[in-house]
Amino acid sequence: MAQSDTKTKILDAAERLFAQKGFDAVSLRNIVEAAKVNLAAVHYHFGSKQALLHAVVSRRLRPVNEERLSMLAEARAKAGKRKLKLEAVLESLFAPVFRAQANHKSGDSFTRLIGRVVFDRNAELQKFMVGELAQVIIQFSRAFDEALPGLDKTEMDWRSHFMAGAMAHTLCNADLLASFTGTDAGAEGYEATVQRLVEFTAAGFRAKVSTPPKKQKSS
Amino acid sequence: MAQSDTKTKILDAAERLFAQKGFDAVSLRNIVEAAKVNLAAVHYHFGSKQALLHAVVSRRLRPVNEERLSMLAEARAKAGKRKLKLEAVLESLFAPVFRAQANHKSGDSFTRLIGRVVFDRNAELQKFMVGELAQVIIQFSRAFDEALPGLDKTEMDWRSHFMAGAMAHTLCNADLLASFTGTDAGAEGYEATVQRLVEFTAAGFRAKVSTPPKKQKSS
DNA sequence: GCTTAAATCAAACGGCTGTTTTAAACGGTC
DNA sequence: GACCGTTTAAAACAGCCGTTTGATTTAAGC
Repeated sequence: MAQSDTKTKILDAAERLFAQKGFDAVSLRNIVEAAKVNLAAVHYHFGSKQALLHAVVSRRLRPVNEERLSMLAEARAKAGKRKLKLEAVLESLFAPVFRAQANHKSGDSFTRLIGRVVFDRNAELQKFMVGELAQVIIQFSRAFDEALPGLDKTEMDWRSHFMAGAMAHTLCNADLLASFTGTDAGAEGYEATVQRLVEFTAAGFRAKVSTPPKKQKSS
Repeated sequence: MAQSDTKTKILDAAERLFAQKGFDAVSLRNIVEAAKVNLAAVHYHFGSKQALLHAVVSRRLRPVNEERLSMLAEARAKAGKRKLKLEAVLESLFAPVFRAQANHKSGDSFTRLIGRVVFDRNAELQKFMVGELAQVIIQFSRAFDEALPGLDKTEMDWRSHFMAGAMAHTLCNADLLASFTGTDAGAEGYEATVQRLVEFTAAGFRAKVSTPPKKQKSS
């Protein structure tokens, strides 16, 4: 059996199962049974269960992040001397991940897994994610600052956090939402999802900032 | 040893550990060690690990939901014949949970756990949560409809979902966010958090709805 | 103080876990 | 076909898991 087959089978099965039940609730035996491979193959190819998780996440997330950065660069080129549009920044952030799901026959496992990652407190995974997301965080932070030049840093941090939650929750439940609202979860439905998310979050970012409450520490 | 002490010790330890690492990654032996009680006590008092999780969640969430409904009723009484204010509805939903955390010496375990619940795909827990949240969902759905009479049902569903994500992510990370942004996570800090969240989500709910994309299924 | 119920305890049950080990099979090259 | 590196396979290791069991202790009521 060719290497790529076994390895890919494991990654596919792990992606599906981790997305469904979470890392800790899925054993290697569950995965190899679903993948129809031998238990020792996991250690041979990936080294450990934790490393398998990283591999599962990064094989999907890296191309997504590359596309995010690429879309952002295009948005910059398009804006030229004018200010970056907030909607373009948000779309650059959201569209690649939702589009990747629509283009994968694995269905919603991918988005669900990526959405779960945002909330996962597995310390090893978070450490790993810092590396994976470093460039995205740097570039998009700049872009948000440019698109929203008047927004205070503290407000920016909070609102970015709200936005991340809205995005991740949607990633986790794209399948449920689509069926519940009778919208199309397929190739064209992701565009509607992205558009809705952009509208909601853009408005949130632009919301009027009320006066800060008392006793705020200096940052 | 008095019953309430052992039971409470288990609940406190479980709450902290489940919040930190998640249900599946925490064993009963971890919990009883942290609680300094005997392993069999879990089954004596709660019946199973799953039932313990339900108990942990509901002991905090029930009072929160009661307060939510109470605050909402007050907002209705205050509005009288006028339309319910969206901000009041949102605040009724968010403030009780953030306030409960501020009032508990358990610190952020409580909010983190409640936030995690929103994203947890543990089927038993989700079934349990349907019962716990039934009244809140009914009453707040009505309230949102009243406060946003022009918003299409599909858009309402999507935006409610984005809002839930933003709230849950904030609950999961209230500790990190507060320290990162240099804001006070204590008794007065929660009000600022709630205010920020209300501003962001209210603006999102009120965002202009663009024309729906093609090929939308009829609901 | 006695009886009964409640609560706690330690050990065990039956099963599962990630990881390791060693041998065999496979595939490519000469 | 022999050799070598890669890959797969089965078994085992050492440990952990949730749950159960039966004995003992504690608390409550009379």
